[in-house]
Amino acid sequence: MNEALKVLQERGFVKQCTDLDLLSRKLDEGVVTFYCGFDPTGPSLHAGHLVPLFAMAHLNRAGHRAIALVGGGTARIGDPSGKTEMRKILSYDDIKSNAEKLKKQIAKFIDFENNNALLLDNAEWLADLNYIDFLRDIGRHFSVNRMLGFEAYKQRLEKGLSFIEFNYQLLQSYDFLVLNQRYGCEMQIGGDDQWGNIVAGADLTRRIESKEVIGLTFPLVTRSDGKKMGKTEKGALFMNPEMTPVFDFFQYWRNVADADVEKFLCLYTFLPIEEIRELGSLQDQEINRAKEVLAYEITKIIHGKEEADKALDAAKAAFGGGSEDKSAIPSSEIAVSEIEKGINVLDLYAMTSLCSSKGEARRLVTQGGATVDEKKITDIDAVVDSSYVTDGEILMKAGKKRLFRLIVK
RNA sequence: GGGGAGGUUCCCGAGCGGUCAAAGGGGGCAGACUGUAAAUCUGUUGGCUACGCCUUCGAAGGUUCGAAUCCUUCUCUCCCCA
Repeated sequence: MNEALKVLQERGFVKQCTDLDLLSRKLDEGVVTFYCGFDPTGPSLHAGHLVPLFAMAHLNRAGHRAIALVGGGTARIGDPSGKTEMRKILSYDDIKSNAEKLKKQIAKFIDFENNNALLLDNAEWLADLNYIDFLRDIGRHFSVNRMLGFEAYKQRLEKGLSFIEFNYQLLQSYDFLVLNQRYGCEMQIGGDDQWGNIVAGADLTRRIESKEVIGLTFPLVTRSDGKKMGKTEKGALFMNPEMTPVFDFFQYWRNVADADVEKFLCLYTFLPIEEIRELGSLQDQEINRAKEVLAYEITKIIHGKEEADKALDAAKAAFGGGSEDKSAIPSSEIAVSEIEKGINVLDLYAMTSLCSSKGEARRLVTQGGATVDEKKITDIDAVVDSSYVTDGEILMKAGKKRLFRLIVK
C-alpha cells in the first residue's frame, strides 16, 4: 500500500473510502489533488475541524496537492447533515468575515505560499449560478428517491427539512465537479458525516466527466467518556486565542482521559508513530507525561512554539513542576490603590473571568473552592489587601484547575 | 389556504390561578477520593446593596388582591389536509 495512505490508516484517519485500492494506486502514480471543505458558519475553527486539517497536512507533506475549500457559497444554505434542526442562515457579510478568519487558521496546517496548495471559496462559482442551467445540467443526475434514503435526510424528514437544505448535497457535489474540471481534483476528504455528500459528488463527477474520483472520510472522534470532542464548559474549544485562551486550550488537552491519549497523539500531532506507541503505553501516573506531550505539541502547532512554551511553563508553575513562568495564565491588571484599600473576596472573583457573577463567587467561597495567594478563603466577608500580593501579583484559584493572575499596577 | 399541537430557566422536560426562581434528568461548578485521569459519592446551579429586593416561563396588552398558569392580539415552530 502507498506510504502516505499507510500513515493515515495507521494513525486512525481512515473511516470509509470509495475505493481504497484505487486511491493507493493513484497516490503511488504521482501527485493527487484533493480537497476538503470548511464551512464558514463561525468565526473560528474548533477542535472538531482538527482531524481533516491534520489529514490534509499529512497528505500535503507527502507531496500531494491540497485544496482547502471554504464554503462561502454553501454556507448561505446550511448543511443538514448531522443536524437535527435547520441552521440559522447567516448574512453574507458574516460569512465573508468568517471565511477570512478561517483562511488564516487553515494556513497553520498547510502552506499556501508554495504551489502545492490552494485556498478557494465556492462562492466563486456558486454565487452566480443560473438556476435553470443548474437544474438541467446537474439536477437531472440526482434521484430524489435515492436521496431520501440517506440517513441524514431520513432523520430530518421526521422533523422537517426545507427545500434549500435538501439542495445542499447538489451544491456540494457540484463543488467536487468544478474542482475536478478546473483543478484536476480527484479526491474529496471529510468527516464521516459527509459521506453521503462526498459519495454523491464522486458519482456526479463520474457521470459527467467519466472519470473515477475518490471519496475518503475520517471517523468522527469521540472521547472515551462519551462527551463531545472539544467541548468545554464555555462551549467549543476554539483555535482563536481570543475565544479560547491558549492556557485553556493547553489545559484541555492536558486533561484528556487516559484512554484517549494515544488516539489523540496519533490524530492531533505529527510525532512519529513509534514515539506515540511508547507514550501511549505509559501507565498510571506516568501517562501524565504523555498528556503533557500531547498538549504541548498541539498547542505548538496552533499557537506557535513560544505560546506553547509559555503554556507549559504556566501549567508547571501552577501545578507544582518547578517553573516560575506563569505568564500564560489568564490575567488582568488592577491598580495598587485598589488593593491597598482592600477588596471583598466576592468582588475580586467577580472581576475576573473565574466567576461571572457575585453569586457564583459566593458559591465558590462557601464551598471551599476559593484560594488566593495559596490561602484558602471560606469567609464571604473576607477582604483581600496588599498582604495577598506576591511578586507584584495576586494568584487566584477557583477549584484546583482554574487560575487567574491579577497584576498589581 | 383549512385544521390541530406547541413555544418554560444552559439543554431536555414537568408545572396549568397563590405554598414557583419554578419538579426531574442532562450539562456545568465546587468538595471528598486521586495522577491537573476515569469512575463514584456529596453539595450547588437567575441577579443583587441577600433572612429582603429585582428580573425570568415566545412578544405586547388585559382579567384578578394575586398569572408561567385565564382572556385578546401578534409572532415563531411542528403535525395533518390542500
